[in-house]
Amino acid sequence: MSKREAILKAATELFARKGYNGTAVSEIALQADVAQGTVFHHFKSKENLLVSICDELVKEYITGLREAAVGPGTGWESLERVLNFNLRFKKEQYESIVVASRETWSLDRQDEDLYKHFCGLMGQIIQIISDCIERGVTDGSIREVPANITALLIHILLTGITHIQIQGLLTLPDLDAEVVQFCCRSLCAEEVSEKEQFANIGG
Amino acid sequence: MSKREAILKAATELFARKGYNGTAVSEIALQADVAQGTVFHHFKSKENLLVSICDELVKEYITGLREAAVGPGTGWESLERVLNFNLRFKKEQYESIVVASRETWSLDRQDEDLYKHFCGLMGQIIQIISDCIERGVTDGSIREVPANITALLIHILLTGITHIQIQGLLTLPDLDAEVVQFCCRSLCAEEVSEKEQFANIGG
DNA sequence: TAGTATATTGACTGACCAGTCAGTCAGTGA
DNA sequence: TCACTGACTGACTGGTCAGTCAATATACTA
Repeated sequence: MSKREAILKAATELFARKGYNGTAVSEIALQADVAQGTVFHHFKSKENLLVSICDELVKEYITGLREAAVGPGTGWESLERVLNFNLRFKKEQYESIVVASRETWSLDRQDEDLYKHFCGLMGQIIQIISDCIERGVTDGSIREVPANITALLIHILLTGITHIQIQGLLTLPDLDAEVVQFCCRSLCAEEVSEKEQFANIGG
Repeated sequence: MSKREAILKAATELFARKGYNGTAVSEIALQADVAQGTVFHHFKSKENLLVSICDELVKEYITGLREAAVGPGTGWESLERVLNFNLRFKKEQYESIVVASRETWSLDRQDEDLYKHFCGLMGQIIQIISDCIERGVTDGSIREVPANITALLIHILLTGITHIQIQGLLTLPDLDAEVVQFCCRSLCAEEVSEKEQFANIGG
C-alpha cells in the first residue's frame, strides 16, 4: 500500500471513529505510520483529505448504482437491484459512509465549485433511481407515481437508515428485506406486489 | 428573556449556522449579549449547552407526538396526525432540529447516562408510532405489517428528509403531501387507501 | 443597615492543532 | 561521480478556544 493510500485509510478509520474535528492530523500520520508533513505533501489540507474520501466513495456508489439499474427485466426489477446494491454497498463501505454522511455538511458553502460538484453527483443518484421508476411506470411494473419525487423519497429512506445507525440511539434490526417490501407495497402494481410478498415469505 | 434563555437561543442559532465545532463560546456570549463567564455560570460546559438544546427539543417533540396519537378515530387517522405533526414541528423548530440532527452523534458514548437517556427518548418516539400502527392493524385501517419495524421505517423516512435538507446537496420540493401518500400506499388497507387518494386529489 | 447568596464580568491560562519549512535521503540519468 | 528530483521528515509557529477565577454588582433576608 502506498503512503497516500495508508493516509486515506487511516483518516477514514479515525474520522469514522472520532469525527473530523475530533481527529488531529498528527494522529492520522501516526496511524498511517508516516510523518505529519507527509500528509500535507499528498493532500493540500485536512479538508482536502475529507473531500477525497467522500468523492471516491460517491463515485464508486454511482458506478454500482448504474450497473444495477441497466440490467434486464422490468423497471421494478431494476429498482429492486438498485435497492439491494445500496444495502450491500452500505455494509462493504461502512466506515467511509459514516464519514461522508456525518461530515459532508462541513464542506458545503465554503467552496462554491466543490459544493456544485457534490450537488451534481447527488443529482445523478436521484436520476438513476428516477429512471428505473419511469421505466417501471411505462412497463406496468410500478404504479402511476411521480418518478422524481418518489426517487427522492427512496433515496431519503436509504440514507435515513444509515443516519439512524450512525446516530446510534436506536438499535435497528436487519431492515434489508423490510425496506424492499415497504417500497414494493408503496410502488408495485398489484400483481407484482402479491408475487413479491409470496417470494419474501419463501426466502 | 432571561440571560439563560438568551444564551440558549444564541447557541441554537450559531450551532445551526456554523456547527458545534465551528462556534466558539465567546461568539455565543457576544450574540447573547453576556460575558463569556456567564455562559459557564449557567451551563457547566459547552457540551452541556448542546445537550440542553437537544433535550428540550426532543421532549417537546414527544409531547406533541403523544397529543397527536391519542386523538379519536382509527389507527391510520392517528398515524396521519402524527405524520402531520412531524411536518409542522419541523418547520417551527427548524434550527434546533438542525443542531440535534447534525450534532447528536458527538454526545454518544462519552457519557453512559446521557447516552441511555437519549436512547430512552428515541425509544418513546418509536413506541408512539408503533402503537398507532398496532391500533390500525387491529381496527382494520392498516394492513397486516410488523408494527415496530414499520414504525422504525417511518421514523427513518421522517428524519431522513431533515437530514437531506440539512446536507443541502439536493433541492427538495415540498414533500409533505407526498410523504403521507407514500406511507398510505404502503400501509393503508385498500378502501382507506383509495379514500385517501381521492382526498388528496381534492386538497 | 449589615450580611449573605447569587449573578455577572472579562482578563487570563494551558492545551491543542493545522499548516510551514528547512533539511534529509534514496533514486535516476548524464 | 555529480546534479537533480521529489518523497519524506519532524520540530516549530501562530492562532484558537474551553474553561477558570478573582473581583464586582445585584438581589434578598433578617
